Amino acid sequence: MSSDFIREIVTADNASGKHGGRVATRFPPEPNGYLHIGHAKAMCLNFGVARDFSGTCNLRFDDTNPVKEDVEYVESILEDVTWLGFKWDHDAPLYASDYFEWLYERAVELIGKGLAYVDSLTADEMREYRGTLTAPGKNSPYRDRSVDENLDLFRRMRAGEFPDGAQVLRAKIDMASPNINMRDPVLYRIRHAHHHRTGDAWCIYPMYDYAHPLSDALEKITHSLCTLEYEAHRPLYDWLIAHATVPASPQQIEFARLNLTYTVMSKRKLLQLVNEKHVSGWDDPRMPTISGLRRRGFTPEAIRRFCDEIGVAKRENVIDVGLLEFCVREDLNKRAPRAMAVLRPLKIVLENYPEGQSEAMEVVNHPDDPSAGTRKVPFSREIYIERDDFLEDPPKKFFRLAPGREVRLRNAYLVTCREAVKNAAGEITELRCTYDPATRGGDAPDGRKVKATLHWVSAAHAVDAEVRLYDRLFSVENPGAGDADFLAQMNPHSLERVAGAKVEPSLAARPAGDRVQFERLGYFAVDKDSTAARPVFNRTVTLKDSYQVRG
RNA sequence: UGGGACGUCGUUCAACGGUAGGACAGCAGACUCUGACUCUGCUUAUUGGGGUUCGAAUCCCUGCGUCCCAGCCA
Repeated sequence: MSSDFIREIVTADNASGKHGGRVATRFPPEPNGYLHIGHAKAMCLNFGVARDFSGTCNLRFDDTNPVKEDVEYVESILEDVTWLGFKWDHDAPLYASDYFEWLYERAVELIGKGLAYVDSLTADEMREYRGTLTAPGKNSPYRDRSVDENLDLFRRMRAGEFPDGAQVLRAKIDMASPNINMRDPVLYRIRHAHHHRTGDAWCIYPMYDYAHPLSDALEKITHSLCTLEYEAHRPLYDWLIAHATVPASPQQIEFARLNLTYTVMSKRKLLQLVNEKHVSGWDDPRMPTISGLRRRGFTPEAIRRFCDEIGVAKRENVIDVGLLEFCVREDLNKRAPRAMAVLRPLKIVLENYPEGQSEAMEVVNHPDDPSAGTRKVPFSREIYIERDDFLEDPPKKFFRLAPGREVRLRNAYLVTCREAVKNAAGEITELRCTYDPATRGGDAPDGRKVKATLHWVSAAHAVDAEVRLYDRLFSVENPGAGDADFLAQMNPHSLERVAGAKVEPSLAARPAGDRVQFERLGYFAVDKDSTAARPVFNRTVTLKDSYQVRG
């Protein structure tokens, strides 16, 4: 079992009997956007801790801000959590909005205890009264309203007697606190807005700082794991747990969120990319969203493995996106069947191969997994190879095809290049080659070695396909750093559509989401835009390539 | 300049007073019908300065650096 400082705390708490040996966590997304790889880290932690300690983990939507939330997001989150392989406790997911009535009663309780009051300051005035980081705030003139008056005002807030922003409910703590979050934080605000679950039942909505600790307590969460930016909110979290009547005392523990090189992770920026159409949607394969990674061809296992590798700590971190790529490669190498596809075709004519003849080569589907079986791949007189695999005037370390040179066509024959045919513009249009009939299957009976093995597709049998090559969405390591405009730092080459790819027949009519390795090129996944007549493949990730001379 | 947190190979996680270790990346080699995979080897780190101790990444003091907080967002 992987360990980290949080699991150490849980272990210690279990040893001391702090929560009666019980472990309960929760994953609390706000349905205001799609989940991304950073959420995957949080899920692996929360569901993982629950699993490791035989505890429970709730999925709870933190749906306390109706103006930003939507059922579309709820549905996508449910799908992503499930796809990643996590199962929440309770049959149905939980919603903070289901607790609105109870939360309201807790607010009434706090008012009754003289610990909360209705403030009539405007937002601007409140900001002034709050003071600054270095100067204390001052009390609102409404701070000392009587309990009865506060109760009446709060009831009328709920009843809809005031417009948005006219009143707020505030905790009465300390306007001089060095922690700004403790300077009478807002607990409830008025929003005459339609909520995606409660409809128009409410026009006051609890703030995160109020709803979160109380919801945790209601669900008897033992360890409330959240990211570092909530550290300064913990005193308020504890204050609410201490002063409201709640059935449990959860403990908030903060860890560092995930950052990835060459990507943005903030929901605000991801939303902007989608809204302004810089990407095709939340599930654009270049997005760090779970749905984007899924469409790109990532597996849940690869993502979970990645989360294991990066660990959990309190120090701010920026993970090399190369580690994510390593994790998919490693997983896909084991499970993806192999096939041949030519992205940029260059025709070869085998002069000594009989015209009109073809044969079916028996090819293994996975070199390391015999159970994957074999398939027949058609071979004929005219075939396509990759344009990159031929050079008329090859440099020193170029092992592939060149005039007069012999290479192997994978699983087929050894062929020798006799001539490069050019058009009037001097461009190579096709290669004239000969094959050695004695090398069927790719083995030379005389034991001679060739340095290169090329992938190929029979021209007559090839299926036309579109292949989408993805690269990092941003061209700088830390987009938006400093005063930089992250949009200006987008990589103009993050998507390259290859329209004229030729793929072997077995690659036609594969279901969307199917993953395959195109030999020597990389891992690809069938896109949802794919049709039987015209398959579309997304490149998940390239194969590692130690040939560096290409430039 | 108030408060809170964090500083260990290029990146990241570990070492919990007793040999600074792993992963990724990088480099070199072996193998190979994928320049993939696999295998072998190598390079590189404790934020500075004091102190405590037989012994400090770890404890104490003091600098320095980075991040978070002044939403009726989460």
